[in-house]
Amino acid sequence: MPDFLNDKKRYYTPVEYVFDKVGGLYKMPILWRLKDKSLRFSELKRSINRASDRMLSKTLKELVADGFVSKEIIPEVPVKTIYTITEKGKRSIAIISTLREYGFELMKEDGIEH
Amino acid sequence: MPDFLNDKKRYYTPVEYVFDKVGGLYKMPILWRLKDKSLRFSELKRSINRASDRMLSKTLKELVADGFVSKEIIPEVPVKTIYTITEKGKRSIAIISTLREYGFELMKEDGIEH
DNA sequence: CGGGATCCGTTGTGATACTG
DNA sequence: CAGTATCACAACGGATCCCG
Repeated sequence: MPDFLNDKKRYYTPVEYVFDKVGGLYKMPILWRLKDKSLRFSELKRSINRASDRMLSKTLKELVADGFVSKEIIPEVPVKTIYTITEKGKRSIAIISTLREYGFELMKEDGIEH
Repeated sequence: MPDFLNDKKRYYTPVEYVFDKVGGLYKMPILWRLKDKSLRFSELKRSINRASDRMLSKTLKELVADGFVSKEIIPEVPVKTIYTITEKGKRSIAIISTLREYGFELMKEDGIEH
């Protein structure tokens, strides 16, 4: 008895839906970096250098498909791509910011330095 | 180059830390149900019936170990266990509430009925 | 009643090599 | 430069059975 379906996937809570759309290791880091400026693939790669090319590419593709990010291709040689946050993406920033604050709070509570 | 370490795990962002502590399919649903009343294992099980016994047990154990929930065992026959949210657990409720609201907003934006 | 033990499938992520 | 293809692996979650 699912709460609701979308794109053939089952979700039981709205939080589950959020995690599916902007969860995982790289989606929020990407959105966070795009929040006030557009970036190229290689710039994102340098900024989030722990992500492999494959994961960065895959994650960006999902963000574009879900409407959080738009992609512009400039057909020079070599090719340039520019990723820009959308209005929908901007509406996710508040949540990321809140999660970051809670994360710092939790880390302090747990005695973690950073 | 990790941002920080804890319990031999690597975290690169505070959000990652949050996801590790209260992420996954069942932690937030459990905390949400315990926010204003204590519940027994079987009550949680009935309420979150999509979770298997194993996952419910495993998840509760982690929440107890991380200090979000406390556990009381009443040694009758048969045994009773009572799970109660802690102060630390209560501080997570605001985040869950915010995520729920954003989830509903996102679902509406995506044209999902519920 | 409240789990633990075991086994297994799926998914997320990583490493490397390659290409238009 | 911006990816894709391929292979591999560990973590997460599910199913079933068992037990104090």
